Amino acid sequence: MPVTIRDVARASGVHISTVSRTFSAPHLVNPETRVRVLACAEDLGYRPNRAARALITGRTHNIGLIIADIANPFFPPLIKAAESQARHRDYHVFVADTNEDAAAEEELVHALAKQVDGVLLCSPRMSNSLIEQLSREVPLVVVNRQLAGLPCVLMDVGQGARSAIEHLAGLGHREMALLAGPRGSWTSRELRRAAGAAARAAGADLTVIGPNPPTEAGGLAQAEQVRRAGVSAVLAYNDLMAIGLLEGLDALGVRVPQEISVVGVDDISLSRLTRPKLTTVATPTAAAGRTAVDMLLQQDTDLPRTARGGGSTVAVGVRRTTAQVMLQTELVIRDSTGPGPYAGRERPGAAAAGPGPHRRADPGNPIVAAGDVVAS
Amino acid sequence: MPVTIRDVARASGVHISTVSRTFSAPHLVNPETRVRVLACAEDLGYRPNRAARALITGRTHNIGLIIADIANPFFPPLIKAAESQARHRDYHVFVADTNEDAAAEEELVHALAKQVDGVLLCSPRMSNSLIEQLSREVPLVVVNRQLAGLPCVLMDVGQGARSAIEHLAGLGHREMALLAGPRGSWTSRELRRAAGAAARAAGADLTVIGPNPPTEAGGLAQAEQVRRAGVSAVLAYNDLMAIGLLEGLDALGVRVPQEISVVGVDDISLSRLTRPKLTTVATPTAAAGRTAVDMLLQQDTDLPRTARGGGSTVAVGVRRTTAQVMLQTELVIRDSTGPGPYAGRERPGAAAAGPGPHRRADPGNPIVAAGDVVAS
DNA sequence: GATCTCTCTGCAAACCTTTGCATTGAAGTA
DNA sequence: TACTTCAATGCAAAGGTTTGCAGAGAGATC
Repeated sequence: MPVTIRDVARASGVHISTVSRTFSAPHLVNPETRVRVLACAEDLGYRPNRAARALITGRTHNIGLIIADIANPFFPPLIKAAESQARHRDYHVFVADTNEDAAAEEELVHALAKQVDGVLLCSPRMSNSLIEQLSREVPLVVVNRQLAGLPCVLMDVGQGARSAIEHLAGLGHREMALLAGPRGSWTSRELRRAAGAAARAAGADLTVIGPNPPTEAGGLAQAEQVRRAGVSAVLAYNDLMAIGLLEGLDALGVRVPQEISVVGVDDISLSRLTRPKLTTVATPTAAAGRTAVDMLLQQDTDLPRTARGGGSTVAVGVRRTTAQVMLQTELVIRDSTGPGPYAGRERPGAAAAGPGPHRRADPGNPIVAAGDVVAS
Repeated sequence: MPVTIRDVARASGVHISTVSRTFSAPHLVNPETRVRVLACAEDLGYRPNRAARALITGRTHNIGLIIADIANPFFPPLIKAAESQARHRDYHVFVADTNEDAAAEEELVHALAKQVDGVLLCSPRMSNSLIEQLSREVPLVVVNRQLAGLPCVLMDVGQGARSAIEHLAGLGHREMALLAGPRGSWTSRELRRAAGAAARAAGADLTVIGPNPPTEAGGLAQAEQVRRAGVSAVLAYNDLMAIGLLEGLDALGVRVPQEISVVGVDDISLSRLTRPKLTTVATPTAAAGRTAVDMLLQQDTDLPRTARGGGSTVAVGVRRTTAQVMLQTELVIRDSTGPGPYAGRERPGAAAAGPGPHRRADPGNPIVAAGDVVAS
């Protein structure tokens, strides 16, 4: 029933190798033959069997996309962009969800390693050393985590946090809180580091609350804690938590932004839909997905995984590209931030007015922070 | 470099066929041998090459998941549930996004057909006849569309629409509008049919506005139209459109629910986060994902796609299961619906009080509407 | 002790494609 | 005409696994 290369060969009166070349090396076959073969293939509805092809070429033309939580609205735009980009380059994408579980991540990489040409690890929760170890098993590109020696796509949340803190300080806030994200999150650490430094520079205090699950429930659960902390502004690990916090504060009768200002991170689509609309640090998730796929495929074409005659050829001079790409973030000011208790008064230390919101760079136009080629 | 079955065979001193059986038919191999082989495999980090396995068995252990729009929050829970269910059964999931485009759907099914054991078509936009045609190429399970002769997973939006209309009528609304979904959507037609009938039964008028893109923008764009329609209640194709409508009405200064009541469909997570919180018809998306995968895999194990000796064996008695599963929906009443202009007055026709909100059946406990086995 | 049964293992073909090498035949050159 | 060159095609091996069949023992039965 399934039509194979042999059927096409028979129909068009040539050898199967000619049919094969018609698809994979068209310049090697006579134009007349080529059109005849293509016509027959079209007629019969022939599609090359990718499993057979993979078996001999060593490339599956599949990539794996490992996601902490598909239901977290941060990820769908990334998945969508990655899938689209991959498809343009004739790759298909396995999507797998780990439920924020480090062990599941590891198992998934193992399970996928043999049947994909590379894996995109998005916001991994496992340890750096484990990631490095796994990267020896299958080409890896990491999103939202910085690892020396591995290709990474990062969003400049540090800059985002700085902008957010400066925005809040400029509004007259001195007592701030950071609603931290999950343990093991690079973004959360980065946020904490940058926000802490920015707060210090602005003469403000920053209380860290967490770690917390990066969900609406995680934010909701800390509303009471936030109120008790006596702060007038909160920067949340992500929009989901910020929105949960908004809900929680609303339930406690705390008005936003009159009593407490709230800033999120990500700019997921619903952050425009809450009341008040959420001020947030927009992260270029779609661009990250596209870029990560590009880097993975680039890496993939670099190392010729030649299976043919594998026994004798020693893997010498295999090169790994370890470019790290940092994508710009942008503070989007909406209605969840307002004047703080020190509004109008002179701020101790730091410049008078913080810089305005950051303009995002051309979308999809990444800024390469570091790029080098290392022989391994 | 990649460790194959041959390496394991050598290490454990048995033939490769014994190693193979250790994994795919353990009962055929001596327990002692088995543990030794497993130990060696573990040691070497052996994972069977699924491409090679697929080549001979004819099963890839992959399934395709074709989604109209990953970024539409309706889908991620479905994707997540489907992926999880598939993985439990040792299947991996290709996810592909069609951007609501019928042509993309067709091309995607073709591209995937040869490298998956089956395809889940979620909320397809293409024609019934095309779906039927494609179903001869690869086992298909369709979600959110009813097709005779094909396995379908449906959500009872008809019942949902009825509940919603009765709820609105019970609140004293007589002039209602339906914000229709995209052309080609079975759900939209079904909604229209059921809502129309329910409105008639309740002595209310129903104006249909649309078709519209099933997005927030689609709802937003029709706010003016809705106001001009002079209705006091609107049922939207989905929550996203309802939320867009909420925004649009807010911008026009129309108060919800005081002036216009709004009901959505889906109960996506953000419908609890809008102000006012959205009244909506909850659809069991996760259960749908799980069920669809189960049906696909069931179908898959039914038809033995034996490749061995393919030339001579004629495909006789191939059976196709065409069970159709209908999942219950539930009206969730929140704050976007309120008393209408005829509140308190006696309603013409129909029973006095509509039934209360529907309780959802046990989650994941589908009600089989029709199940039969057809020889083809 | 011969025969039968049964469990376990090995052998080898098959799945579909790619690709290095060999072959063919025509065109170009001396 | 005899030779080289080159484009186009065919040949066959290889890739990693599964599986029908057959063979080798061991144990049971008479």
